[in-house]
Amino acid sequence: MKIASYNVNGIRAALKKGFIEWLQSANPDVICLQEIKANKEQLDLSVFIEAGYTYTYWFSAQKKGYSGVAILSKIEPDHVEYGTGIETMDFEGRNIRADFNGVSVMSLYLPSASNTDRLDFKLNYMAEFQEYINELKKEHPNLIICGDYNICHEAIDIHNPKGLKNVSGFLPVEREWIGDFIGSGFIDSFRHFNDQPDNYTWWSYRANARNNNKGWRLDYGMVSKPLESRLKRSVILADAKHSDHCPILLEITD
DNA sequence: ATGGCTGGTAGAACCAGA
Repeated sequence: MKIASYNVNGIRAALKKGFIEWLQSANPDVICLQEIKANKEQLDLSVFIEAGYTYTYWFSAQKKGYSGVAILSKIEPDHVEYGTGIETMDFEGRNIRADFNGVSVMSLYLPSASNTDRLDFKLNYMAEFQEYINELKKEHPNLIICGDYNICHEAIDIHNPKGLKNVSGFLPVEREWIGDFIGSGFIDSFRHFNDQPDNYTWWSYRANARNNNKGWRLDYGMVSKPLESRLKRSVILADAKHSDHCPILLEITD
């Protein structure tokens, strides 16, 4: 089973840049999307269906044109869960889950705090999310949480660790949280296979950052420990350029 | 370099993103 994740920074903008053609060439069974910036009524679902993604699930923010996550799949899930059921976490469309034959795949968009007055909101969301996952794992031990965590874990995950140590996304408190999250029973699947620097998933649109690879690794395929023996590969697809993020892809044995 | 670039909604001397 191939699972991709992509913060598309607006699915309608990504579609205009050839998202469907890329999706068909990457050919994941399931793809988790973040920052779709649209609701279902604003989309022509036939383009996804014609590309083979018959099953599409959209969880949008209440605020039009903002945030939102989705899951597109070639396989029909046994169940889809929209949000967490906790209103303070769900009103911005940040979490959707689909269960496939004993494997649960979640698309997650953790809040940004690039506007620093959102830092408390982000930290609260992170704390609530950890608690939610601690409970969810009891019912769904085979759990893959893909998405934009908006945090770089270690110095290797960001182009300028010294200069950015006080910037949200690389704050000590954020780095500690993601370390604790992994410690609670997950594998950072990319790092499971790759210990090399200069591997990023987000670049500022400004200052030619992407061409200079001045990036941040914000997107993760977190795989729960019980799935470790089934984890085959996990890569960053930095050639796909429909967004300020690039996609990630992981594969587990069926 | 408190700028810089982009998507989306509104119709902005805006808002949000990291």
